[in-house]
Order: sequence, then C-alpha cells, then structure tokens
Amino acid sequence: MARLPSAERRRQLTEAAIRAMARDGVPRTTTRSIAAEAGVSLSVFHYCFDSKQQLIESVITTITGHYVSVVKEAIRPRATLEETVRAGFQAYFDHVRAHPDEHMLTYELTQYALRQPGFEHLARRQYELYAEAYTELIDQLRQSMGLRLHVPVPVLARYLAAMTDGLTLNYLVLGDDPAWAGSLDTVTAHVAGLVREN
Amino acid sequence: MARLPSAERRRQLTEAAIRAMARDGVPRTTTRSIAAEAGVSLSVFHYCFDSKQQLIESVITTITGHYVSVVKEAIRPRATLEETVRAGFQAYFDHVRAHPDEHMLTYELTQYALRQPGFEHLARRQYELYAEAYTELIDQLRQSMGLRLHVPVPVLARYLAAMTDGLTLNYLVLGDDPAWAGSLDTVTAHVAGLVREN
DNA sequence: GTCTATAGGAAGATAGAC
DNA sequence: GTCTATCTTCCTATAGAC
Repeated sequence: MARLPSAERRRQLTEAAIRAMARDGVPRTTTRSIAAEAGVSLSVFHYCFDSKQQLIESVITTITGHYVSVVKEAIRPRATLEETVRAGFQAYFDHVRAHPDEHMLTYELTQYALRQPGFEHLARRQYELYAEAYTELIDQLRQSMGLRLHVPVPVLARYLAAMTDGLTLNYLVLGDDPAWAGSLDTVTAHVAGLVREN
Repeated sequence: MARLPSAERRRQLTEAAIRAMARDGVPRTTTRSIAAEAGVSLSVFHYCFDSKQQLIESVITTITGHYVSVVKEAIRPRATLEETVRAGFQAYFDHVRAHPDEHMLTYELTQYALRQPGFEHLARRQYELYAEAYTELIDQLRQSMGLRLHVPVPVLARYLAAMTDGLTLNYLVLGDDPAWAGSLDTVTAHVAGLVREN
C-alpha cells in the first residue's frame, strides 16, 4: 500500500465514509467499514483521526460543502423570472433524484450532530450555510433581473431553505406521484410571486 | 412488581421507549435503557416484544398517531380565513416549541425506518398520515368557510405537509431569530392565498 | 410473570511487530 | 506508515430459577 501524506489520507477516508454512510446509514457505519471502503486497515484510520467523532466532523463539513454547491449551481439566471425559478428547482430536484442516499445522509448527519454533545454547532452551521446559499442566489437574481422583493432577504432565504428541505425530505420518503409535480408547481409560483417586481 | 396484562405492558414499554428516545436519540436508546425507563427488568422487555425492531415498529405507529392529533387539533375554524390559518400554525409551532425532542424523534424514526430493510412502509405510512391529516383539515375548512381552492386537495395537502415539515426541522436546528417570525408570516399569507375564495 | 445470570457478538480504540 | 492481534466495553437476546 502506498505511503501518502496524512492530509490526503484524511480526505480519502472522509470520502469513503460518505459513501459508506450514504449506503448503510450513519449508525451502521463502523470505523471498520469505513477503513474497508477506503481500502486501508483499521489502524490507518486511527492514525489519521483521533476518534470516530473527529471523522464525522470532517464528513459533515465536507458534505455540507457539496450540498451547498448543488443549490448554488441549480439557479442560474434565465430569460424570465418564472423560467429561472422553475429551472432552478428542477435542476436541484434532478440532483436529489439522482443521489437520494446522499441527500438522506445530510438529514442523518444533522440529527447526529444535534444529539452529540458538543456537535450542535455543526448542525447549526449546516443550516446557516443553506440559508447563506439562498441569500447569495437572491442577491445574484436581484442584480441580474432587477427584482423588488416583497419580504426581507434573510426572511426569504430562510423560508426557501426550509421549504426546499421539507420538499426534499417529503420526496425521499414518498417519492413522486401525481401530487408531487403539483407541489413543485405550487412552490415555483409562490417563489416567483415573492420576488416579482411590480 | 404488579402482574399486568401483556397488552398493557407493551403500551407502558412503548411510552417509556418514546421518552427515552426523545431524550437520548434513537441509536443510543438500548433495550436496557427502555426497560429501566419503564421500571421493569430486561427480561420483561423480551417477554413482551420479540425484538427491539418490533418495539420500534410500535413506537413509530404510536408517535405518528400523537403527531397527527397535534396537527389536526391545531387548525380549528375561526372568524376569518387568515385568522384560522395563522392561529393554526401558531398552535402547531407552540407544540413544537414545547416538545422539541419529541418532534426531533419523529425525524429520527423516519430515517431509521427508511434504513431498516422491511421497515420502509412505516416511513411512507408516517408521511401519508401527515398528508391525510391536512386533507381532512382542508375539507373541514372548505365546508365551514366555503372556500374555493386554487389547487387540487391532494396537491395542497402534500405541499402543506412538506412545508410544515421543513419549517419544523429548520426551527429545531436554528431556533427562532428575527427571520423566523417572517417565515411564519410568509407561509401564512401563502396558505391563505392558496385557499382564498375569489 | 418476573427475576438473575450469562451467552455470543460487535463495536471503538490500542499495542507493538515490521 | 502500515499491518495483525488484542483489550475493553456494551449491545441484543436467551436460559432457567423462583
């Protein structure tokens, strides 16, 4: 087995942990299974991380970064406001559909962090980053399309983050049926109304 | 220790499990801690339930029933539509504020069920019941206030359930700050708009 | 029906050879 | 840096006396 700098090993182990946790769930993912997924022995794990908790901290910050990127890339300015909002949600939900386990994992990690004493700040940070991602998107749309908002930006950002979160979890549990497309239409129309210039 | 019918013992153990899981989280709640919480010995547990999974199944169906009751009781017809919607959300979120751990538990149980082979139907049933609760509420409001809906009932019900879910989780993680009250105002206005007669 | 005692296994973490 | 082997702890589940 190659000898790598420990920063690189940590990265490898973190990515392996994300794959294992997305596949098996957080509680069932053991240090052994993570080491196996990364193709290293258990001792390498404990050489790179002091504890399982330290690894999970790394997993949470890493996956939150991934997720925020998805949201940020989903919404890009298009011809009309409706089109922009609709295409943005569509792109985001296409990602959820393609990687349901990874999105599921973000919820599990939130709950792990909230239950683990001393980790609560990681859960808060996760949700603050979601809201910040929306804040950036809104500002971006405001500049490119000259919107007049009906509600303050922080309120809208937090509301959109919560709505995205709820619809995502709902999809992960129930999947899509006829009512699902309707939900997306409803939220699209609502968001367009909230940010419409008038 | 008194000798009770096993149905009653099962109920006691289920309630004890809900308390223990709300306090410690699902993965940390052991059969031992549940038995201790119920004030019985470990063997009594295995006398009433074949396995921990069987108990968790009982926990999920029980707590979903509790939760649905909360949603159903939250919204009662009041003078105006806005008042009804606002007071309903307020009552619901007052319950969340008063029992955050119990609501947190509903999310943990959903994920437990989705990860446990053969338990997926319990998670689906949980979310179907949420939507059904909203369906009943909408029908009730329609009759008492003569509403004309802008979207079909199943779509609206699922959308409201997802939104409630997202806002609840968002509150459980971030708590309330200035933006929180704004989110509630926004959702209230939106819902009132969706069901307004016009 | 209820108890004590224990089987049997899997987890996180460590020791020490190479 | 990486490995095998092991320590310690805690879990679910069962056996069998009362």
